Amino acid sequence: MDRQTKQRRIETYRRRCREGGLPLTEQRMAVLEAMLDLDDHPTADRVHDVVARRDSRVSRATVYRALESLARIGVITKACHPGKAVRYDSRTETHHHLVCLRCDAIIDVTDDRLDALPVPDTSSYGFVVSDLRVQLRGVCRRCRELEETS
Amino acid sequence: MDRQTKQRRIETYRRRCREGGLPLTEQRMAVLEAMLDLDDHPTADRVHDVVARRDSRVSRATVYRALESLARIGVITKACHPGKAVRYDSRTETHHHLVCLRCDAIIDVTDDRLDALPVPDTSSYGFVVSDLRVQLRGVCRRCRELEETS
DNA sequence: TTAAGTGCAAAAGCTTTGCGGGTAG
DNA sequence: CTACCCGCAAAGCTTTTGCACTTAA
Repeated sequence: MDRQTKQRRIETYRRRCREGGLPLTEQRMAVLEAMLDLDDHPTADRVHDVVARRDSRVSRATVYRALESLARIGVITKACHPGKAVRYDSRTETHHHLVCLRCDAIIDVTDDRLDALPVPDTSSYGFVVSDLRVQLRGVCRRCRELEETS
Repeated sequence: MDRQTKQRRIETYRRRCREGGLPLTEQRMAVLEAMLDLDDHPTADRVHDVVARRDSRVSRATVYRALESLARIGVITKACHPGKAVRYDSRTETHHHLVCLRCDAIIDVTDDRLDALPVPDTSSYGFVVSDLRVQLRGVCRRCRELEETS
């Protein structure tokens, strides 16, 4: 992510915190920065690795709590995936994912036709939809190559 | 799921096992039956609860292993979701999900327009898509009602 | 000042694995 | 017979929590 975009995202975060009356701490800022630097839908643990490399005093619990609160105020999102550890996504606008069913990799993909998809009426379920996302499930390049050589 | 459909699914399973050279054990059969009876995308632990209620000798490890092998041969699938425990889906044909971002509930939804969506070309990613699924993320009826009363 | 966040360590929840024994084919 | 599966228990990984202390506003 380029420097300017990153700066803008951080400003958004500051503003949301002021609005919500949340103290803006160094640790949460570090977690947000790590998320913006990582563009591969990391687990909480991987975010902790990155944060701890820059400041080894930040605890794992703080990273878990920070990611949860960032997601709650909508500065980051949780990604849908078939695996066992929660995956966070620094992008909040609508976009779509390639999901590898072998290695659980998540790859961003944009497609005008997918973006133009109308949200179906789900009122009969009593369900209020906030966002529509398409998942293209399959096998990524690396996993296919690994299978070929075996 | 009606009796006839269930019987058909079990036959499919027997056939796939014969084809793949996998022994067909009582325990795996019990896990498959539990999945077919549960229609709410359960976690492995919930499947174990159901299986154990019918035969308390079936261990948790066996249920985890059985679900994994059923998914590997394609008799069930893993569902994409934002939570922390793996969720299994007894449906294997393409369908779509409402995903509650509050309680992680997953609700099946079918929509002709969504089903008709063409799979975008992902060859530039080296990614081979096996299936396209739409997730409508939002808040389910129960969670909205809970929020209103609080 | 004070409400909220933090670090630590322990607990809790989810999943895998090693191993001796069992079973389908 | 033989490869694969099972139950058990232990280990491993992921996430949450209680508590005393710190900090942003």
